[in-house]
Amino acid sequence: MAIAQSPFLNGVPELLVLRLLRDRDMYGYEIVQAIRDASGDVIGFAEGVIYPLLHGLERDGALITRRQTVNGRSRVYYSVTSRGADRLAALAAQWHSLHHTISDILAEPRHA
Amino acid sequence: MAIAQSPFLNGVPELLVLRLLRDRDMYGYEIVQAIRDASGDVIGFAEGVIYPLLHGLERDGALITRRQTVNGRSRVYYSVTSRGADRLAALAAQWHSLHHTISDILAEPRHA
DNA sequence: GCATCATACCTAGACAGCATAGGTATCTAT
DNA sequence: ATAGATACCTATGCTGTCTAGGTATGATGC
Repeated sequence: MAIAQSPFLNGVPELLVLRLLRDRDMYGYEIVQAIRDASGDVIGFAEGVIYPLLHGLERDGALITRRQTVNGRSRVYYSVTSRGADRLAALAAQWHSLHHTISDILAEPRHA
Repeated sequence: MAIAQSPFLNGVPELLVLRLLRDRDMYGYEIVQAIRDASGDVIGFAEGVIYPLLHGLERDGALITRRQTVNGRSRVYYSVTSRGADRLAALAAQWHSLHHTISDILAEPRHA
């Protein structure tokens, strides 16, 4: 039961999708569950979030697709392109920078 | 020159405002700059973000205001209520949880 | 045989929240 | 006198998530 209507999630779907796909090609439905699994049910994005995101990333050239039928079911596998890898690197760097900054402010016993 | 149009900022204005106000009362214009300063210019929310947020937090009972005129200029100082303190604690906990989860996924060399 | 659930894809519309771009007024410095 | 910093404010746009649907196949249970 992942957090619903949570703040702090802006941009996170894209970051996680790119990160998971960097390890191996996956299809949409699989990604939805992989995010739940990898996050220990802390984060859970519905299909209505993931599918449009995948389409957008494909349109932008960050992902490419390959269709494959398994057990009579058609799957759409996504692979990260070099452009997608760049995007992931940029997003991850930004994430770390922001996290570091925010955690500092939260922790700070106020210097001055 | 803070990051512009950045992802990952959802909910962050509220978190930072509550955190800064916990240390001492501040007025809106001061908060805008305090966020820039405290973040070393990494994060910068315009007044159009902060003022409506302050009004909403006051409406929700998380903040209370006090008017004060300094050098002929009227300032509106904000203080955190106990309700606001609870809210800050909840947001901070959620932030840490999400950060921890996401950083794990980003770092993970993929277990299985 | 039939209903139900998991699989696998998709879209439309609502909603929230940050970004931009204004606007007013006072004080200070050039 | 003009410009810039101070100090407040609102309206509109935009992006992105959330909800809630919809289609279709395969497997499971009765």
